[in-house]
This record gives sequence, structure tokens and C-alpha cells, in this order.
Amino acid sequence: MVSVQRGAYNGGNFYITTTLPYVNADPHIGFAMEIVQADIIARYQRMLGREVFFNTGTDEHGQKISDAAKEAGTLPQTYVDGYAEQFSILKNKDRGLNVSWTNFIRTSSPEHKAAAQEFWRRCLDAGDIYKKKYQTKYCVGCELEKTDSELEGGKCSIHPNLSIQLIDEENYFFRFSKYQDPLRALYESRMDFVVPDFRFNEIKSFVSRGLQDFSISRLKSKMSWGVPVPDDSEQVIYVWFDALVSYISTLGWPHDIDNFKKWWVETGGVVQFAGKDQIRMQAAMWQAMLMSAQSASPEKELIASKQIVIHGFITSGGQKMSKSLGNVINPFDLVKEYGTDAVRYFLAREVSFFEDSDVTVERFKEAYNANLANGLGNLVSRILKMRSNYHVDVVIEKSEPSEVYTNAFLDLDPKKAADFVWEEIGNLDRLIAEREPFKKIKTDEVAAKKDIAMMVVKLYEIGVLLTPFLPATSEKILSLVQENKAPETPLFPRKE
RNA sequence: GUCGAGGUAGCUCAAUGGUGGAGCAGGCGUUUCAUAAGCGCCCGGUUGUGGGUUCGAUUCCCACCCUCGACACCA
Repeated sequence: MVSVQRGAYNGGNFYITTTLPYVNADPHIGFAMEIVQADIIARYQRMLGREVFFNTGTDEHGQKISDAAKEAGTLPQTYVDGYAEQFSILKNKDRGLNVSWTNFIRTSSPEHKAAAQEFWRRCLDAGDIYKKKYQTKYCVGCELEKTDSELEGGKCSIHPNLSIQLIDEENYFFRFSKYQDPLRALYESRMDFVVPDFRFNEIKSFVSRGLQDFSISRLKSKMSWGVPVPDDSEQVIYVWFDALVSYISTLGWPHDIDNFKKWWVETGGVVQFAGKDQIRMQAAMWQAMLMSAQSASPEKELIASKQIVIHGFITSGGQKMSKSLGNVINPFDLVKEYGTDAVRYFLAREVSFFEDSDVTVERFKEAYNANLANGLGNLVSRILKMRSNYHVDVVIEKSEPSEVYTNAFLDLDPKKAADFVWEEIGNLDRLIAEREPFKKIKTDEVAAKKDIAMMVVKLYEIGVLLTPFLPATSEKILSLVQENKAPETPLFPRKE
């Protein structure tokens, strides 16, 4: 059960961001869903005439990447360059998902690193960063540091006969505990700060249980692949602290303060899309960091986010996707087989966004054949073929989208808007069966042509409504109508 | 363990306490403008289990079974 209030999606300019995926693996279908959904919202906002800043990028620092680069026998920078390339393909119209981001921020870029350091200084000035000795838990068997949740009864689950070593380490900490009340006040004042509501409840109760300060740096001697801590050559900033700053560094913070204010402040804040594993980072830690830096910023430009939208995960065959299970569904493979818009369609309409949902290639194919080949694609063919066969003149009239469609977007429910479009597709198919213009043309040519012209107009309207979902297909339909052509090959060939 | 969400047709999901619906899949029929597509009809359910409240429960209450999530330094 998901309930979303309307808000945040009316008037003015608009800033939306995805999380920055960590580049230790190829883009997976879960992130594909996140970025396609964000893209649909961004494209819809542009359709309304709003100016949109749409951000994404790559999170490139940290231990795992440092290790992976070492294993690959290459430098971390070379390693992440390759991955940034992989992710940037998502923008490609044919090989990727035709994602219309305005900026792609890489956390290893000089601008971002400078911003992360400046952000650190603000938090330091606010008195929220301090150095503390603490003990890390280390398993000699794994040769790895362990977190409490990885231990069972104080022992490593893989090496239960070895005892965990405690290692002293001195790191910088962020005074998270100071922000318990301010965070609660923020949640209190903003009904829809986190959607869906059950995720909002999770983070509220998490914060209510009390907050502990957390470490935000790592010893350079152990792990050097990160942004240097300002004025301390021994330490680098812990990866996620630097990664979160990307939402503002992408806007030119702190050097281009005018541009920054235009998007971060004048929009009323950023709308963030993130997976359910990200809720604490985005809705609590990042907000606390903003509050901290804000208190040391004379311009008071670092306001809280506008809204954080948390999506579920995609499973396959009822299980988490993993290489060992062999059930990984690669979005690029689907694009190769079915095309960019088919994958966009599936991620927009055939999975549930807020809840976890299961995806299999069988389901994908079924949905493709039913709704794209037999549904939309066939409808385009039959109407435009009739029009060109019978030489029908058509005058396109602009019309306003239905309220059902518009309200669905206000409700942050693009799926409902897509459902409406496919209902219209069904209606149009039924209208053809009812009017039978292909029969009528032999007995009453004028009436038949009038019917067909009306159908072409309706098809054009469907093409307009498809803009946020299937941009390339939408464009194709609109130009076929304008140029009075029928498609030479099927838009979505049926797959057997 | 504590808290939260959920269990409805083969699948994915709907249903202010008032005869349980839709899409897909499956079956039958039918049309030719169309991609063997379209349209029409049909099949399909003891609503997780057992109690309770009620004239009436998918809906409210209780118990139980099962699934999933949160309960902090993996990002």
C-alpha cells in the first residue's frame, strides 16, 4: 500500500537527481529502473514547459574500487574511467535507454573533489567534525574489517573458530547525534519528505531511536583512493560523504553560487530518486550534513532536499539477481534484443516502482508482444496504412492531456499515466472495429475518410502522451502523422 | 526478538462493510485496415488458516501459519 500526496511537482524550475551508482559492476536493471523513472518525470516536466536540471553520474571512490582496480592490474582512475564510459551509454538513444540527463557528475572530477573539500570545511566550521580513536573489528581469516552486522555472536561467520581482532584507528567523525531533533523537526514539517509513506516511517523510527556519530574518513595508509581531507595528509574522506556532495557539486557549488541557487534553492529543493537501501543515507545523513554545512554558510544556500523518492528492488525468478544463480538480467541485453523504448516501457509500466518486483525474460516478452507489438505498434500500422491507402487529409489540432494523465503525474504515479495511454490505445482499436472504415470506404467514402481522419488525430494525441515514456517512438509517430506516411517496418516487431 | 507491510484467478495487481474485478496467459468464434495483429464471447477464486463482531466481512477485531522490510558505519 503506497500513498503519495500531491506536491512538489507544480510550477517553476525543477531539479531531479538519481543516486550515483557505485562503479564496481556494470549498470544493472535496478538502476536502469531508477534512472528511467527519473527520466520520465524529467521529460514530463519539460513537456509542461518547465526548465529541468536532471542529474546523474558515478560514485568512484572507496575501498572496493581500489581493490577491484588492483585486481584488474590497473590504476583506480583508469578503472573508473572505463566504468564511467559504461554508465554514460545509458544516455545513448539506440544502445542505451535514451536518458535525458543534463549533467553527469563523476566524483573523481576535480570540481567535485574541490566541492567535497569545501563542504567538509563548512561542517568543520560548524563544529561537527572531530577526530576520535575507535576500534575496528578485523577478521584475520578474511583479512577484512568486519561490521557488527556481519558478525555472529562476536565471531566471523566464515571463520567462527578465529577470534576477531580489535584494531585502533583514529578517524574523523561527523556529529550526527546533534541532528536528531532537527531531523525530526524536518520530518514533522514535511508530510511528503520521503515517499512512499512506509519508507518515511522507517527513517522516522530510525532517527527516533537515537543517532550515533559516524566516521567520515579513512587512513590514507590503508586506502588512498579518495578525496584528501583538507589540511590532513594522513586521511581521505570516506566515500559516501564525498558522494553525497555530488548533488550540489554538479550544480557548480560552491564556485558558481548563482547557478547553484537557481537549481537548489529557487526550485524549493532537489527531488531525489534512490533505492530502498539508500534511505538512511539520503533522508537522514545527507540532510544532517546539509544542516551542518548550512550553519557555516553565510549565503544560507544549503537548504534541505525537497523530496526523496524511494524505490524497491528488482528480483528475478523470485530471487535476488546474482552471477552465481545465473539469473542476472542485463538491461543492455534487453535493449539489444527488444530496443530502447521497449525496455523503457517495461520499466515504466510493467514493474511496481515502490515495491520489489520480479522480472523474467518471459514476462518481458509477454508484455512486449501484448502491449507494444500487438498494441501500440499494430495500431500505428493499421491507422496510418488506411490513411495512406485511402488518401485521407488530416488536420492536427492541439489538445490538452486528460486530467487522469496529468493527475497521475502529480501523484508521482507515472505508471497510472501509462495505463491511461494504453487504455486509449485499446479504445482506438475498438473504435476501428466498431466503425469499420475499411468497409465503409466502399459504400460511403466521405464518412469513412472522416472516421479515419479522426482516428489519426487520436493516434497523434497518443503519440504526444507517450513523449515522457517512449521518446523515440513518440517522435516517430508524430512525424509519420505529419509526413503522411505509414511505417515501412513495424515499430515493434512481434517476437516469437 | 521488537516494529511495520503483505498473503485475492495460472501470472501481475484492483476492490468507501453491501452479488469479488481488470490486464496478460489459455479456449471458442469472427473481421481483413493492420505485425497470424484486431474485435467479441468463454474459462478461471472456499479472498493464507481458525475463530469473533454484524442482517451482511476481501474489508473491522483476535489468534495462528507463511513471505518481505527496518532495527546503523557494505555503499
